[in-house]
Amino acid sequence: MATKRATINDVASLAGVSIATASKALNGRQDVRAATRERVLAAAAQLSFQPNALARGLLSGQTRTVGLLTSDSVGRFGIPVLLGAENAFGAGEMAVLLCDARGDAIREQHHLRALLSRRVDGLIVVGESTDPRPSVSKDLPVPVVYAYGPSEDPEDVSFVPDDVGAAAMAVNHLLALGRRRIAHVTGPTHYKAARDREEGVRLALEAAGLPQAGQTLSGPWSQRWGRHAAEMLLMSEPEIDAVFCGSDQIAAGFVEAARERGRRVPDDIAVVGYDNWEVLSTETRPALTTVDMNLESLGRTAAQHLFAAIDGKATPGVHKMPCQLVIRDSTSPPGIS
Amino acid sequence: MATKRATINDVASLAGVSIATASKALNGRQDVRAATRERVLAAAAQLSFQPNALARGLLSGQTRTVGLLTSDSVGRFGIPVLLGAENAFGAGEMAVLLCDARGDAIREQHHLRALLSRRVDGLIVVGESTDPRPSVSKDLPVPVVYAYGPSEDPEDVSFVPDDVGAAAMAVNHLLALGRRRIAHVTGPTHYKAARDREEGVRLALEAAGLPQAGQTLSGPWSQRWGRHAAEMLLMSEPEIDAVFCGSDQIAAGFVEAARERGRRVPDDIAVVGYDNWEVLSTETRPALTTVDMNLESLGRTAAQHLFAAIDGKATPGVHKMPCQLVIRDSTSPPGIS
DNA sequence: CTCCTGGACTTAAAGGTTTTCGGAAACGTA
DNA sequence: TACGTTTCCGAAAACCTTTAAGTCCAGGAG
Repeated sequence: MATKRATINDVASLAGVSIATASKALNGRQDVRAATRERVLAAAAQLSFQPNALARGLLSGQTRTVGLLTSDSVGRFGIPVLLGAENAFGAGEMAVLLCDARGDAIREQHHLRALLSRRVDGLIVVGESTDPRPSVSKDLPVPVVYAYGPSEDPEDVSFVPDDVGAAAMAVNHLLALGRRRIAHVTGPTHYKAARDREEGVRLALEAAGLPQAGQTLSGPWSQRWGRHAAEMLLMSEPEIDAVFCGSDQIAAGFVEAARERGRRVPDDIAVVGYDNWEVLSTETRPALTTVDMNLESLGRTAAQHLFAAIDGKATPGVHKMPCQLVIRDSTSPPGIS
Repeated sequence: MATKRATINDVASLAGVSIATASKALNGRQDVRAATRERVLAAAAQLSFQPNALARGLLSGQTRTVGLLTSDSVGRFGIPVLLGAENAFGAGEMAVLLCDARGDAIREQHHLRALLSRRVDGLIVVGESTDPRPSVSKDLPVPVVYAYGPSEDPEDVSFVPDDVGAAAMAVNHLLALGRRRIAHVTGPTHYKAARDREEGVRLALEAAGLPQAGQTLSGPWSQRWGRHAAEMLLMSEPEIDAVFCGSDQIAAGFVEAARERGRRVPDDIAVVGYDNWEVLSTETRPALTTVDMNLESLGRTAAQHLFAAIDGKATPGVHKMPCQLVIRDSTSPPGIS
């Protein structure tokens, strides 16, 4: 804890110039003699002067601060987006004001007001699922970008992972390995993510002219459900040779149960997970081939588009960001692993 | 995107009073007639007036904002602390400015300057491990509280989990179950966390007058190492009846390998993990008894003490926060599970 | 000598809010 | 009427910085 903070006034006095000159010297403007500039900079350094961002913002109307409003307290999906955004901002001179509404609309409104009162230049809203959520952008004096969970309003700017495309990519990968009896185990159907991934599976199999092995099985996103689904599936569709799972947790459970029932992964059954949650995907045996939603990149992109929107170049619509298949041992061709 | 923001001037004009009166009415001060106050509030509501926090902060010298400086990009430990802090702040009217230095001292300095320039009222520094880290507090005009990773300077305020006590608690739990041949598998010894937990094990066993089963085994914090350690340990110390693991990942690996070698958990070997990382601890079979460091509570406490420090009531020193043993099936008494 | 140019610097205003102090009106009392 | 008190409201300063406009001076051209 040091003494009172120095203002530009102190710097100017110490350097023996007016505050206007001091300001110009500090901001690298031209009409200051080199010697004077030196004196000012030396004075500023000596007082360890930091310009007051409040005063600056008050004058310019720009705070170089954005609000990040998340509903996802547990943070599985919000955190990577947050980090991506923070990185995109941190590279410049932006700062992130973080608010967690914990899924409560009232609290969200409250945080929204607080952020506006702090005169943020823009807002990123991170959803807790890919289901569309009510827009907050109506009559807001700053631009808003939605990440992970899109806005219901198509005029807003949203960035979401391309779940349909990713699921199709996963199935195509299995098809390319020669698998023909592909099953699908996923999360609760009230999640748009689950429905989208099912749609992707359907499209890929249709394009290949193949039927799906059994019905899509829906349950919780958990490992426990993965085990349970494996038992059901190996009973009802014993001839399956591949499974696409809606999460790495489900996939990990599936692999475990399959192995206990004497099915080898990947030789007998190839398994693809979703999320690339590394604690699971790299530590299961075999390590999981899985879909990485590139959430950090999605967050970064959202931040960049927020910049653009702040500059008046908004890009309305729901933008689907490509996912990536991370290939590991659970889909190695037979005989390799 | 709406029109220009209303200022208190607009509110005053619309209500037909001066800005001074408007300010008093809005802030609930006494010397305003009830009817006048009504008019002002109605005008503010009509214009959806939000007081400009910049102007207010400029005047009062308080921004009601704190900086949260983390080095832990991956966020395993930082995130819960962050959430706890955010919750403690969010309850009031504080906001959190988030900065991630990604372990880079230069970047940290940069962020520090940016935060000070924004006139934060205080700072929370979240370490990436429990190893003491260089202080940033020297000659800072705002109070700083360290969470998870303490400052090297004992004059600073730090909150860390009580690893020694937690490890002793875990071992005592095993002793209470009647286990007498207790082994310890942990992470790399260059982590203070690993050394502290070893110390806790030693203290608890000494107090019970028992030797440790084998040497403490050090390796990565990973599941793979847990499996490897299990194989080594079951070979060299086949008579062990309990293991305390330095992480849930290690414990999960240990359980898996032990089961494959025909040892039943918990009947033959009781296992205790560390971190209570739920995706692992509740999904392994059996579910893991594990130490929960209460990081969210730690973050909340740090935030509360930051408030106190802002009010001039700092509490210097390294404060060890109690951990909690979450008891699950991996330490059930024989015959129960 | 005057006028003009350009460089180096200063003055003052602006941004939005809070707060202190003074003023005015209303009312009661001598 | 004169005066004191209370109640309500307004003027202005303060917070810190940036910037437009203005001042001053030296030096060159006419």
